[in-house]
Amino acid sequence: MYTIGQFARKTGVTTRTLRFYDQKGLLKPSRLSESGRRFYTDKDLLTLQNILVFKYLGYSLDEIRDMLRKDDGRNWRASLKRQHQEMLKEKRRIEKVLETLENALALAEQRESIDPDIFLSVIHNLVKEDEQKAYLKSLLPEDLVDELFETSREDLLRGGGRFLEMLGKLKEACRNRSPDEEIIPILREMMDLLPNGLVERLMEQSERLEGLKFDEELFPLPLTKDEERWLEEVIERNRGQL
Amino acid sequence: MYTIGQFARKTGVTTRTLRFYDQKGLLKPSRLSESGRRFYTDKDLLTLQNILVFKYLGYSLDEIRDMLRKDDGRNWRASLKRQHQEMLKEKRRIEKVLETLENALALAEQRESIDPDIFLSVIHNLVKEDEQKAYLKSLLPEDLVDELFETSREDLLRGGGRFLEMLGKLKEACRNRSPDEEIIPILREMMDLLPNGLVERLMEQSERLEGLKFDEELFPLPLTKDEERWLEEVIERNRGQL
DNA sequence: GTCACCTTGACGTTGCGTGAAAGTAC
DNA sequence: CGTACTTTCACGCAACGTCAAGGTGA
Repeated sequence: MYTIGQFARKTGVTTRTLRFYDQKGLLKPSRLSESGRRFYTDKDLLTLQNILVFKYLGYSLDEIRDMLRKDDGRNWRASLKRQHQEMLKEKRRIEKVLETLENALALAEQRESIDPDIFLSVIHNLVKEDEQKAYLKSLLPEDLVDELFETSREDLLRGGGRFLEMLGKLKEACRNRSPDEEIIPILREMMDLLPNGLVERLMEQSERLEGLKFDEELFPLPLTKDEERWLEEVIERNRGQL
Repeated sequence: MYTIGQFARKTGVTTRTLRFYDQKGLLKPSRLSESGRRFYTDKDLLTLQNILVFKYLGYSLDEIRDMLRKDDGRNWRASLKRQHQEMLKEKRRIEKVLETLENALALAEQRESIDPDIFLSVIHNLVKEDEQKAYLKSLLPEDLVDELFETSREDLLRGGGRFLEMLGKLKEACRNRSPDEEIIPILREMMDLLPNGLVERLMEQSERLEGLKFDEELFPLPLTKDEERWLEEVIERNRGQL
């Protein structure tokens, strides 16, 4: 027979939690004094440990109440399987986040200071990578898409994000509406950073490229709509030189 | 220029969320009409996407507000590293839970129906396994402890939990205060399940075993204190036959 | 009577969902 | 003038933490 305080110290949970479990119907104390004080027994200790085990496994208190009540252990198998699936999904989600964080860190390590807009745009692209790939592969040859992404990943991890740097300059230039002769070298350098043949292979697919819609949700660029239109005109004017 | 509804449809978040972000100071709409209506621009779209990226990476809204405000991207490295550590911890936690769930499932698959108390006791032991190992190794030879745990794991995964079954019978017998001649065969079978030599090696350590305290928090048995004491007496009385 | 412990009640947390009641724009 | 959209309350969720004000027991 323990008072709520003794029981709490014994089990490592707080008295608040015990009262909360009482109120929720998860763990009613074995005895109540006539003045309303709660008294717990060793039986309650087992029940509490069961609750804590299920909590550890990721169940909600409502689910735990149901499992301890009507299910006497025979129907747990299905529930455990569901829970296992849930945790697997959660694990995969976390692994994706970790991968993204690692790419972002690799980028941040290599450059002293980086334009936040560019940086976030990159992370966004990392997050949406799978979707982007799927979309692009619906229009372009699969190996070309893979090569594109691999190149960009390479630039991030080992190229110090040179491509990004140029993107930053391009953004600056667009914001200032710089003259064509400043824009063109930047564009040239960006194209030079792409491996030999990739640009050509992209050009071969030019009519398919027309069909591409660069949805800004899927492909967020750090340029505003206006800047984008302006840049397109610049490219159009200087198509021969690129 | 978008109304809140248009902006919500465009970005996939709800109007409630946008108002909430406004209130929290995360994303103030670029313009407010004199009647108080919110109007968002493409600049807000970028901000919102940044918010969503940070949310994806596991940051709280308060953290995001701070990062977007005072940090202009230069001090993100440290924060990203912390976040990476956090997510790694979370991943490891989930992996432990998954491991536990898989063991529990392996057990549940092999047996038709299982005593919930025993079952939960097993899971509890799986959860506390690392702590138990550390404690036991402070008193017993390391390889002996490892072998013990491996044996128990083996019994769970491939032995169909025979050891557990006997534990269930033992519990029944203890509850009924069965005569010694019913208890002894159960104990014998349990010892037979342990691989050759293990029992002997345990016995060699008998004086150290005396020092062991089977804290019920660390080693939850499905027996009550009374039953435990009673069982100890039975064992004492029949020490010769075991 | 003191003092430690107990009781209930109620609000705070996080990130919104889900109304309700009332105002506004096309 | 309708009606689709907007506004500001304001309560609800999970799982408790954290007071506050008062009751109980050795």
